[in-house]
Amino acid sequence: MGRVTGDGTVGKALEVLDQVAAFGRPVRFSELLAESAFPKPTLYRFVQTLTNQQMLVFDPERQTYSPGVRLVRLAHAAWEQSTLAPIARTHIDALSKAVGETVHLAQLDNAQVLYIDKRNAGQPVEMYSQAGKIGPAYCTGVGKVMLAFLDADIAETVIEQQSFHIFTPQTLASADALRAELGDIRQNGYGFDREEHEPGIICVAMPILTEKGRVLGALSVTSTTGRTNLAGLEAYVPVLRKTAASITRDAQNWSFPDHNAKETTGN
Amino acid sequence: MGRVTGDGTVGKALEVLDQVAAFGRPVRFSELLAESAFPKPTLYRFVQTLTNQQMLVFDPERQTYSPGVRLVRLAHAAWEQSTLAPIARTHIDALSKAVGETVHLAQLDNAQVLYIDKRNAGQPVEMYSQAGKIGPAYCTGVGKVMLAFLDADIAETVIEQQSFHIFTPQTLASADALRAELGDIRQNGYGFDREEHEPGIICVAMPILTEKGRVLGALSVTSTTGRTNLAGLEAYVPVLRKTAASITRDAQNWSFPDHNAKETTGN
DNA sequence: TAAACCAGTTTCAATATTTGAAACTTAGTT
DNA sequence: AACTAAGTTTCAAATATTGAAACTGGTTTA
Repeated sequence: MGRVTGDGTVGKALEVLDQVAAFGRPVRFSELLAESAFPKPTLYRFVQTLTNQQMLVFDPERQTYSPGVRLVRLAHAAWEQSTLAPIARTHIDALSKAVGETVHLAQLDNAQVLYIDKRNAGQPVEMYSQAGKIGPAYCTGVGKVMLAFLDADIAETVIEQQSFHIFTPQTLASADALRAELGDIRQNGYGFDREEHEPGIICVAMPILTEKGRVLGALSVTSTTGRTNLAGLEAYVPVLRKTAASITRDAQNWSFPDHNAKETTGN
Repeated sequence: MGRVTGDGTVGKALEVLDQVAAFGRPVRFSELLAESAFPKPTLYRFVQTLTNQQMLVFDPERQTYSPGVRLVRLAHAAWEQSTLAPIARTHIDALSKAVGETVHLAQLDNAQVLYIDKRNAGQPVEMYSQAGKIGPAYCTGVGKVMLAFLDADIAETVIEQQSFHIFTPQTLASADALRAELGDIRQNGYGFDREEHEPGIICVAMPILTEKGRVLGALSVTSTTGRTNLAGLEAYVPVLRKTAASITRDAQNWSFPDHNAKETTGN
């Protein structure tokens, strides 16, 4: 089964934390135990420790564990210090106002798309509720434009990690189909989501690169097939390009951790 | 002092994580070491482990550590599963639309206010708050209304943990002044922030309670002394009350972890 | 009513991990 | 070339983790 945690006790505890988070709902000890590689008392102590540390919360009534509020506090620091979001903020506000459609800001994280900010269509809803959500890279606009501008060898590693689950008839179903699409995106400088992830949902996406061409993240404007079409979205390309350029400029003296580094794959 | 970590290696590692987050900026190993209780190699290994685990990110150019993106992923699960935010969401949207001012949703977390959601006014007041951000309980509207409806013994514990730092001439400067204010709030059922935290910033706040009277969180409508005054904000009390009641109703069958529990103080 | 069952909890000796003083390696000064 | 500071590695001693087994308390089954 492979999955070796490493990093001693701390790594194992964090693995348990991930497991709880992955459930997506309050979870009983026995449910964790059923799918855990750890023996009962070991898992039990990890869960206790994490609860003590407020990384988990225990509901005594239902006897369930959920991810704890300490994570929300910590994540705020992470969001503010090591994502593009705080720098992109004002530019996204302006973009949102200009296009009147839902705007997303995303980064690449472990071969997946991590949404780090969002502006809803209609009234300006600013928060980080959707921020933190993850999505597939191979069938979202932001995911594809980021892959397209990654260094070839890193891109290849990421492509190999995609699931190619078919969400809609339009979903790209293979690595080869994706590679072809990425070539097109590199030529255009931007990309689309043609209902590849959710039926009726389409978007235009623009990569955010450093001056040297390193991928920092991506922007997108999302709409529905009921309201517009790809040609309609393409009209936003100039303002998207301008927004991405502004973010690049603001980001230039602000050195960033590289989230797409070459991951020590060995053991 | 007193601050005993406990919880073995995992607790110690999380203490280091907190330390990095508390810096509020990318931090060098030597800076951490300077204020750490751990010996050099021990701290070194913790930082390495946390970086491996993506709880920290290392910037090789500047040789600094920051909280890592894994926290953003995990926090999304925490926010969605163990805060009031997902339940309050639609009600806050409606409130925001109705009042046209900045709206906050907060919970109490370790004697501090934790903001868990926010809606900006049409003309955003640039101020100190965001989901995941923490603030003082004794000088914010949401903080005071939550304290006011806590069980007396728990409230007292929380009051004793307040710093009573003076932010403005209006800041309540002592536990006694706060206790008097909490009495008023209990009688009215709601409270104000009278420029106690930031000059020019005022708000009305309403607690969110369960049917049995347990404090779940608080709501507030914030504005500036330039745009309105306390009497003007008081006009929002009925809609705030209605919103809080709706959230209470939706929360009733959705059992919540108690964030204000009596904290096993003894080891 | 007893017996079986299950989820959660505790025990304790064997074992693996963590610990930190000291030494070493870089890279940057003087 | 000698000095300094930041970061990294070593290794035996000290300590914490581990998990089979046994225990508790509650619920279901016979």
